[in-house]
Amino acid sequence: MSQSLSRALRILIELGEGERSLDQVAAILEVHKTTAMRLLHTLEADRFVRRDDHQRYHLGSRLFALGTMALAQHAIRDVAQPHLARLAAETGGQAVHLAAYENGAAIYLAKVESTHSVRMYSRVGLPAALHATAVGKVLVADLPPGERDAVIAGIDFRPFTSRTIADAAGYRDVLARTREQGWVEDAGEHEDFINCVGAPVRDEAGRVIAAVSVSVPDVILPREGVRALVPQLLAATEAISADWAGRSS
Amino acid sequence: MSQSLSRALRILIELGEGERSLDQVAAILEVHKTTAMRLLHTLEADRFVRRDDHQRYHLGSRLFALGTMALAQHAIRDVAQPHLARLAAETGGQAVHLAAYENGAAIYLAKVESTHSVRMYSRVGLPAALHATAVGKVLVADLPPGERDAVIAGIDFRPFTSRTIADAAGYRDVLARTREQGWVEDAGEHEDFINCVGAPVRDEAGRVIAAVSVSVPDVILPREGVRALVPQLLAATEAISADWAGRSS
DNA sequence: TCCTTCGTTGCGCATTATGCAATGATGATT
DNA sequence: AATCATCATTGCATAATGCGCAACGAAGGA
Repeated sequence: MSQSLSRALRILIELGEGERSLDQVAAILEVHKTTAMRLLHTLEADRFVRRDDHQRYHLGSRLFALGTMALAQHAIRDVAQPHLARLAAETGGQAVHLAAYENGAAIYLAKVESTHSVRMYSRVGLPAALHATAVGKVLVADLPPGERDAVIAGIDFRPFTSRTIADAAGYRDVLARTREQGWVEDAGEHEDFINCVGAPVRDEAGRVIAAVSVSVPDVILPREGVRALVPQLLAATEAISADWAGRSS
Repeated sequence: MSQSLSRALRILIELGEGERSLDQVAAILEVHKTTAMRLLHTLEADRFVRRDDHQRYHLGSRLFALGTMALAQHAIRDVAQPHLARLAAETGGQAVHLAAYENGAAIYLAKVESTHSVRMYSRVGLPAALHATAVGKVLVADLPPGERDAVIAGIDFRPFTSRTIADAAGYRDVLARTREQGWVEDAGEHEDFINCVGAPVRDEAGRVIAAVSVSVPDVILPREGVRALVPQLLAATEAISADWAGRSS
């Protein structure tokens, strides 16, 4: 659509990985140095990128401000935060995530870190795999049928573990079950030995606006134990939905 | 430099203020609807903006991720954080800021909120007034003379309060004194009844790489009381400088 | 059901971004 | 300290790309 703009956005995404020199940027974009430089200068003028003493480019400070403002604009996050913290505490310090559907992807909006020192690869702002996470399934399950088909058609059913759902047919079955029971499991489908349960947050009209999940490593609690957390998970999502409905007061 | 890119960046900055419709965006940029739409679509494709059900545009989730990554790339922030928290605690729960010079501006990199419920207008990522804040003075004071002159020439000596420094000559005097004594005051120059003291953080070569300030409302502590916090402030900045010098280990 | 409002698409024009080649600055190496 | 090498920067000609116009389509309200 807008060539120079998409190139500039690719620069920002690339700089998210780490610092780059002008030549590196030009090589990545496959354009002439001059072109890369003009884009970088424009970005720099508005503090979207920053140049250090050694002519390396970094993400600029404007992105701090926009980042926090973008988070603030997702009002559901503020409503959910206390409930997420409570859910994490009630389930014995497990990792809790909040995610929302945006533009064909499930995006993590908030995260409560596990008190156990097991690290998971997830980060606020990054997308969650739609076919291999509890929040992904919950969010896709409630999409309008037309959009749901489009999204499913676009999924790359790449296996993360031996249990990852491998095709669209199996995925549709799971989505149907998710809608019926109001929650869903992820039994080591994204990371081996990590089981999750997820459930939807709904607005006044009953539409799914976000998803919450609890993730537990096998060594802490076996799969059946994780399933036993579902009542607490549902209590949390229903509380968030209720707070959301009554938020204008 | 790059017209379409600067327009797109203006869109992002504008959306930081709140949601906008397509027509509003076009009006702000003073371009045709079509032009605004193409920019917005490009931004949306990479999740820099998000469209809600009512066709309003918001900042997108990619900015969360970039925002946190941008912060992570300012390594000084991680080094300073524990010292800032300790300084805040030692001074009785005052507001503490960390700022760095970037592209002609002083940018807040971290903030420890005051435990008193006095709110100050500052936010991580936003620029601090160079002539009316302690961190602004500290950072400009140590700039190479050439760049310093250019920056001073660009300052709009707009008064915030009756005590705000009003011209370049007075500002230069204060900068000289700042260099001599190694710290500086802001006596109600930015907000009435709020006094601050600020001091520099230096790298191995002695160059100023950041500034730390403590801000105290008059009702909590009078101006002389704030000046008495300088030893603790200097202890903190020196500790940060030392940690920074030995960080590679 | 009609009307209004707002987003979307196709198209021709020219403004704007691009690549090239030469210049200037910076830093490393001997 | 001097030379070389590397890398950023500038001017300029070309055409590709982004632009505005006008007509179409969709959605929401009266």
